[in-house]
Amino acid sequence: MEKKPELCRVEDALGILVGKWKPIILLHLLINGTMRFSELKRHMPGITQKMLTKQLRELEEEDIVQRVVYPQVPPKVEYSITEYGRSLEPILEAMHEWGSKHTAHKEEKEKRMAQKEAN
Amino acid sequence: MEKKPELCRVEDALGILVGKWKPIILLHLLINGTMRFSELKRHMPGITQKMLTKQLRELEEEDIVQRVVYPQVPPKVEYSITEYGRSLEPILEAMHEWGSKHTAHKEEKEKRMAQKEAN
DNA sequence: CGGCATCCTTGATGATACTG
DNA sequence: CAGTATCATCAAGGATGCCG
Repeated sequence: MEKKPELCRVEDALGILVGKWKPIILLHLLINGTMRFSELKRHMPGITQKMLTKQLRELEEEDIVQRVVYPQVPPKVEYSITEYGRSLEPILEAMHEWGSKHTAHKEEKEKRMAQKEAN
Repeated sequence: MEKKPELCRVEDALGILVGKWKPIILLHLLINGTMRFSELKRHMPGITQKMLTKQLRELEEEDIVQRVVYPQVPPKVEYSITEYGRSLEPILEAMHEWGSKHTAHKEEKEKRMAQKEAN
């Protein structure tokens, strides 16, 4: 661990992952490989086109995802993770694992609280 | 990697780390061990008392940090990472490392862009 | 199909002042 | 010292409609 918090680069990674839908977008692309815009949208109930577009553009800007437009009618746009983007996978995995444990941790805690209530 | 993005727990970890100051607070506590409120504040130029209090309370709520109040005048409150909170360390470290590489990656990219401009 | 433009709501953060 | 309270600001996210 870096001994000078001022030089912390955690924010940089955080900045990439933050966004209500970014992690899930990345997971979909990691699992399915290349996906079309509409396909991606179909897998994410609740997301609006605007948000999906925006988050994808931001990820593209950071070279995490690649956007390929096929000049045809109707339009076809495919998204995929870049080689560089794959370097995020270990972090996503670590966070997922930690998150799973944390969910269990919270449930135990709530159980203890409820027990306390009963007394 | 979990094959069902719907079951993704990345957000849970993300939720803990997100907050303009949380990562840096955690880094300070990880490095220095126990710290007083004012000491923490002194190490983070720019943070307001309100924000520091709020973020610390949120971290406390999740059992990531421990808050110990000494009933005396003037008040003395010490913060430290919990055993549980330490389980976040690998993630912070991974993000820091990735962030450092990403910074380099972006600089290279900008250099290429500037080169292009020149032509 | 895959967007973009607009308008709007809300939560996160900040500035400032006051207090046990 | 370590907060709380109040007010102000601002960007993220959402709803909706139009377009090549």
